[in-house]
Amino acid sequence: MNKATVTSEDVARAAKVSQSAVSRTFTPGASVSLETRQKVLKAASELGYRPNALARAMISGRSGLIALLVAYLDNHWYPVVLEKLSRRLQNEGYQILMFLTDPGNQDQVVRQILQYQVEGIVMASATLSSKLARECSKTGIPVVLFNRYVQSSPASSVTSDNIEGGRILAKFLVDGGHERIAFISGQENSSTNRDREAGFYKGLAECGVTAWGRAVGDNCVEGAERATHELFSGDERPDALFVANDHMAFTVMDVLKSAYSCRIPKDVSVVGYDDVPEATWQGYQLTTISQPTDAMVESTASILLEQIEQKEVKRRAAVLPVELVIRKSARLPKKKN
Amino acid sequence: MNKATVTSEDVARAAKVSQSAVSRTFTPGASVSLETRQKVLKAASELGYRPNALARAMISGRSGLIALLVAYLDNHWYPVVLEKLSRRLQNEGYQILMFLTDPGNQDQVVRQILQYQVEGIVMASATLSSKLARECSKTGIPVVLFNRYVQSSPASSVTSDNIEGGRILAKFLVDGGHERIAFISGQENSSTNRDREAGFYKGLAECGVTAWGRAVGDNCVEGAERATHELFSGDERPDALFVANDHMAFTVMDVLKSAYSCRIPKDVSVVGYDDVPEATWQGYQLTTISQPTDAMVESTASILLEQIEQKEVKRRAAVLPVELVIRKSARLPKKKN
DNA sequence: ATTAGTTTTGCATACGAATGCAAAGAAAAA
DNA sequence: TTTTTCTTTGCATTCGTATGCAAAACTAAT
Repeated sequence: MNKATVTSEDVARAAKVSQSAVSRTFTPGASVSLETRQKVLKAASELGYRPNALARAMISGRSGLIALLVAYLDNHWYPVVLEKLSRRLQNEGYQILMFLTDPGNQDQVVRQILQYQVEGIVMASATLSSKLARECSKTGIPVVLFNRYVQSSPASSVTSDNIEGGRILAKFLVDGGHERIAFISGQENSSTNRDREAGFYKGLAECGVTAWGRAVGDNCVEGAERATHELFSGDERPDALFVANDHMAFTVMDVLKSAYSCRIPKDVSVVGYDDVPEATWQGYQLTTISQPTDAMVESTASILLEQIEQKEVKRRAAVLPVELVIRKSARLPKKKN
Repeated sequence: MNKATVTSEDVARAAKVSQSAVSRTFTPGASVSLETRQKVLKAASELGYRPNALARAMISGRSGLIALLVAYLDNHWYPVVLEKLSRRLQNEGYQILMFLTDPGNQDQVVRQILQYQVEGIVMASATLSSKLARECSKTGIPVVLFNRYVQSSPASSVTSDNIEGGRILAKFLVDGGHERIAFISGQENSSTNRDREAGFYKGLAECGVTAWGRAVGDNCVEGAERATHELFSGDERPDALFVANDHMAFTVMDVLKSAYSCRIPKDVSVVGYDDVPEATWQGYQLTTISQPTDAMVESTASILLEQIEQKEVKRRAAVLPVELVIRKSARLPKKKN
């Protein structure tokens, strides 16, 4: 039958010292004699004392909280990111306040978050309105956009080089001798998707080729199915597809096989983007662009932490290099390089 | 150039009312006249006031925080759960404090969590030592174990009927005419795995059959590969496999196809457990047991919320019914039922 | 033994909002 | 108009911890 909550004063009383002494015992680097410290620790453990992080946050002005916003987890790259990022920040002594946002309510959610005095915000697969981003930067709370960016926003961002990734894939497909190359987009308004597409067209153009077609997959299973049908229902069909992310690419491949009896890569080549774990699966063996997940996470964490420590929020934008991972879902280039 | 943080007193001053009035304006159901409320709201929005949730939590004793512990996210059922559960709790007005635990540090992590005065704890794919569970229940913080349970612990739990699921699969395989039925386990010390295996053997026994073999997959890709080789390296091979979860089943199927040229289900039947999204993929079409994810999430949320509101923590254990989902990875029973 | 120097300690206050209580104000009843 | 009842309001206190400051205790030096 413990009292609901044991406070530092309870411990102080038990250890026959002042409340300050207790506080000092639990504050690294504070001035306490060995003797008092031991009395305090003994009493604390006997009573089951646990410092109240909220009270500490109030007085010290440091909550130790970092907000992590995610919009959806069905693209399996995000759980991977989530896991790595959380671990990284936890190791640094921060706690993660996680939010799943809907496309509509992000600003509202961020307002709620701010009430919790978070020291920083990471937005992955979610975008902050630039108005609210400004609101944050005014408050001095650093915001890092993960895998997306907003030109007009004061928020920092970490992305992979989506333009270059798109370009690499374009060259790869052209070199593979494909003649009718199509693109299936994700969410059209996301910076990531725009860049991948832009880089792709740029790459095609550099080879003197133009895209054969384009459809919108909208990052979901239904959208990807629809987009595939759209591109394959006519008389002429594409012989290569760049799908804006692996998540949709798997669905696309399934549709190609089951509804159009296509052999991959014999009849159609398919390439994706992200290099999620499933890309290695036997049934798919997806040629794709690998994002430097670890580096992106590391960069996000260090930008955020730096800005938190230094109390100075200046925008930084990290763009990390990508890499082509060749598996078996696309025809290989014939000619030697 | 805003002051770092706007307090209720700043608003009070601007609106020419007392701090109490401001507080009351933001407290649903408190006594404020329309006139004051409007003055306050006006001043608040002009100053960009946001109530400090930490201060509120301190005085009201309600942090609005719920801790969610997860050990890993590579089994894709967990991201799904994570997403649903978070959304559900957010809708109820709670914020999610997320932790990724390592097998070793769970107790330590929970201690940290408790410092943040969370009102409840959900443990998914992570287990609390019964000592610490008792510590929580003493503090009056409800704990719900998701998809696992610990007999000796005062924590509530929500699971699906793993025993019955195992039994159903056993019968299904026996009815399918299989004669050498083997099991690949997940983490052997998890309650979920134990129950699935126990139910499976029970089901076999009821049909007068004994398991042909058994190997440990340990919930990871490497483990699953190893286990498969273990069972298939001999002269005689199993003709049916129950893999303790879908996540490993995919890997197992890949190994069977590539290393042993097995046709599924012609040469070997494979069944899994969880019904993750990938189970529908063309390359796998996995016959599996579907866990009632929505119901489990709902049950978890309602148990937790009830205990939080009622301040009374009595152990509850919900076991929800499962369902066989027949796809194409296993031979179908011949005879009519 | 006295003084100067250093470390340890406790007091008191602060952080920002919520709330019991009593005073003030408004509305209703007399 | 006076009394009664109900609603609003502000004062003062509270939550649990951290910290500046001055007093106290101890150490070192003379």
